[in-house]
Amino acid sequence: MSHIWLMKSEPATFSIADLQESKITGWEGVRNYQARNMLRDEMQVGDRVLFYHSNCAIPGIAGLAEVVRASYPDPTAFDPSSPYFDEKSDPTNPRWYQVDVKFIRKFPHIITLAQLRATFGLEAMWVLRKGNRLSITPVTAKEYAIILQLSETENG
DNA sequence: GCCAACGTTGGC
DNA sequence: GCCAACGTTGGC
Repeated sequence: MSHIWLMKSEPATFSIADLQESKITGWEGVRNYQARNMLRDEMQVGDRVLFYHSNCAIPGIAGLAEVVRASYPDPTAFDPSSPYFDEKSDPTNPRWYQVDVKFIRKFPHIITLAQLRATFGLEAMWVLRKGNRLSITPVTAKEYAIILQLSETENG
């Protein structure tokens, strides 16, 4: 049973254009246990990913990606030169994991957070909940279908 | 830059 | 186990 996810990234750090260029990336730097658990225990090869731009001028869904490698230990946790270094993570018992994600496509227009909030049928989306800070959240098939529809509409 | 919301840490 | 203090996230 495959899943659909929304994954946040700050475009100043890594944007949909960066993913388009690199084609595949290791989704490194997840340092939240709830997000880690979903990433480590539930994400599977073939899962679809909505790529979300956060903490920027126009927050919203920027494109689509796909999980191409299931979870494995996040090497940046063991790299003292990485901003994601965690001295308490033991290589023999890794604390943090990542998956590999592949670019599918960039939407012609960002589906903005404001637009998501205004769309009937998306009221229960995890990312729209007040105070939500999780960088990885599940998306239902219905929500995904609505968002794909939105991505195809003009001036979306 | 502000600040609400949330997660983590650490003293007790 | 409680909870205050602190750090981070992320929209605005």
